[in-house]
Amino acid sequence: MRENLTDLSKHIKLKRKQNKLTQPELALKAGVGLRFVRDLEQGKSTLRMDKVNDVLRLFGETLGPVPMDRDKLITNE
Amino acid sequence: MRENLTDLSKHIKLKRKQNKLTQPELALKAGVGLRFVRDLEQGKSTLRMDKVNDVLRLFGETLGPVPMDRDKLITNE
DNA sequence: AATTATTATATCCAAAAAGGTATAAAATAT
DNA sequence: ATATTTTATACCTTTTTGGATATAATAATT
Repeated sequence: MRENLTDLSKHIKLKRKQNKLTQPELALKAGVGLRFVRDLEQGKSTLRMDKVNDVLRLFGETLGPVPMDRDKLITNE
Repeated sequence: MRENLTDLSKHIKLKRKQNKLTQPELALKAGVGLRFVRDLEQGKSTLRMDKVNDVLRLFGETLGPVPMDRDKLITNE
């Protein structure tokens, strides 16, 4: 699959660890498939927003617009 | 379709207006379909993250985890 | 080192997203 | 009020996600 870890994927993995959960446990609690949790932590970019939110909700979070890192900003045109 | 407007959908619409763009123009610049922009602004929750990011990028933003509104928090089950 | 637990990769497939396009509705302008 | 621009809804097709499951690889524990 070869996906790069992202800020989001690392964030999720960290939160999961902090809550002492395994991937199967997280999947169960969030009501998503194990496959999904794995894709998420591997940084897959094409995931469905609602599923990601199902997971983030466990941590009191949700997906929202945040400013991009300046080093990734594309200047006009 | 009957989708509820969300914080994100309202945010996108506002940003688009601020940048004086129509939906077709935004779709073109973002490289997504017009249908997608419409679903996005109508608050469809099952959209793909990468496509949403294609749009947000135009505004120097990206999807990231943000704290949930406290009134939506589910207390520890 | 060997066993066990956890995580990563792969295949199959039903369900659904996204694009294109057409038309209706709503908003804006003249 | 009418015309024009913009936005919303609906249908159809193609592509892809996500779940389930099996197996391989890695990490952790004893």
